[in-house]
Amino acid sequence: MNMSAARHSVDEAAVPARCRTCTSRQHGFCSDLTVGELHRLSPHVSRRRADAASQVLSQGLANTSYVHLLDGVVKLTALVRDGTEQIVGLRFAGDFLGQRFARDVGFTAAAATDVEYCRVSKPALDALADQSTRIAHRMHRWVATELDETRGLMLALAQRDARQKVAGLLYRISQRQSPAALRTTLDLPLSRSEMGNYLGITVETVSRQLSRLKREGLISIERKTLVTIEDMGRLAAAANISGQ
Amino acid sequence: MNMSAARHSVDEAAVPARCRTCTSRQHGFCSDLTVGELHRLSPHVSRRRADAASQVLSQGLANTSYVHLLDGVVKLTALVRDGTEQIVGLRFAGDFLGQRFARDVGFTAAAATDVEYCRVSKPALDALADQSTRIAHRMHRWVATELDETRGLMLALAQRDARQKVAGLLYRISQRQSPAALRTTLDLPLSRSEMGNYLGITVETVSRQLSRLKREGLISIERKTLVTIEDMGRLAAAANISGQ
DNA sequence: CGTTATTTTGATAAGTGTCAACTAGCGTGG
DNA sequence: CCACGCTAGTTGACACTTATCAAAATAACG
Repeated sequence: MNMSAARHSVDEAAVPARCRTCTSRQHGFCSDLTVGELHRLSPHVSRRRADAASQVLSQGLANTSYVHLLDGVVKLTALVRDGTEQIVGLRFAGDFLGQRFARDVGFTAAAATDVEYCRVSKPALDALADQSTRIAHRMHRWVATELDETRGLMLALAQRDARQKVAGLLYRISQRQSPAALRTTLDLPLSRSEMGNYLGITVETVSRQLSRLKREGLISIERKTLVTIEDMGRLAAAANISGQ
Repeated sequence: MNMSAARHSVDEAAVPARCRTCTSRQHGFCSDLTVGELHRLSPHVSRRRADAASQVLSQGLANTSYVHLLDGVVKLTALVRDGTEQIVGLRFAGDFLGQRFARDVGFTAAAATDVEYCRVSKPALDALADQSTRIAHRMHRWVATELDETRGLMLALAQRDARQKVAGLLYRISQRQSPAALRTTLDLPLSRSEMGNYLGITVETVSRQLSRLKREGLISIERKTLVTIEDMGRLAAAANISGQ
């Protein structure tokens, strides 16, 4: 048996079968777990698929699980006090969802595409975190990262005009789906009205800005939801994302 | 010795002198510490005052301390990539500032009024957190709370018009400074241009909306920065904050 | 192939930004 | 002490952006 290249320990054979071929074992949340931890958590993890539009987490229900998204896109929505539903974020493959200290789930996570994910029992992972500062740190850091992102997004929404908002959203989605590409095609996980909801502008304005970006050659659009970024550089410029 | 009820029991005499009269010992961060922990942390804490406009934390410097704000208001600003300075938040008495996992400080905290605070050595508190899940949880929870607030603010900024933004800012400041009041006078910790910066609108628009709120009798203004909320209910309505 | 929902486009109204003038407050130096 | 200039704030006129209302075009679907 040749395990010499393994960056994990000699026990690699002990990795649960379903994890062995999972890319998240190499890059995602699970890459931060030792084989022992993985094994211990394994009975409390179930791998699942869900069709587009089904709910992965539901606001208001008891907060009993974390979700590790393996494939697809999930949109987070919150029912705000005045009764309207607000889109508060998007999550992609590799992202981890869940709130450590909330009694009830604070937002709904709805599959925007067909998705695959691992459902992790919250008590089980919490117990692990209380025994391993490394895991506790990791979970703490997720929140910190999320806070940074949300802060950035907040500034974006407060300061930018409609064009920058729309361009910025396309840019962010494309960065998550194929980071390095200069030109890429993506299937938008949001309808026009959802985009408007998310960005705080109307459907009509979203549509007009998309048409404008198309007219200017930064993107092209087939079948409404299928968008090709023709010029990533100019798109980033339109989004007013200077560095990065 | 009974440690479970120990928070305010027999050992209370061992509480460091300067903490004994501090309101935060009862309500703030320190109320979550046992007497032993408080004692252990004490040599790594220094109580300080700072004049308005001085910096309490400086973006880019090494991240070596937490700050527990005891009195006054602090404004958080971030230097964004394009060189502009953005106000990203306000912090009030009782709030805790600091980032657990950042190597450098991510934002500048500038005193908006004269302030009093305790500077806590980061290594010392981090060490304590790694030994006590209770403290680690507490620190984790701060970030989670901050994330919730930021998310709410993000929606506010994305969806609300200028009037709602300005009314909402006044409302939030008044809630932090005197929660239960129906009518209260507050000294704005921000200039008009800072308010505009924070809310993503121009100085002129801020000024116009303030004038309008004054004309409509929701507030009155003396000496520019001294604002009296005349009708908290209508102000909340103008901010479009239905419940709460 | 018609029916329905979504998206796009157009015309107009409302809101905000921009530019400019004016006012109030305040410290400085004559 | 007053005049002066400086800064922050307010107000007005106008331009530009976005929302709103309405209608047409396109896609989705039985």
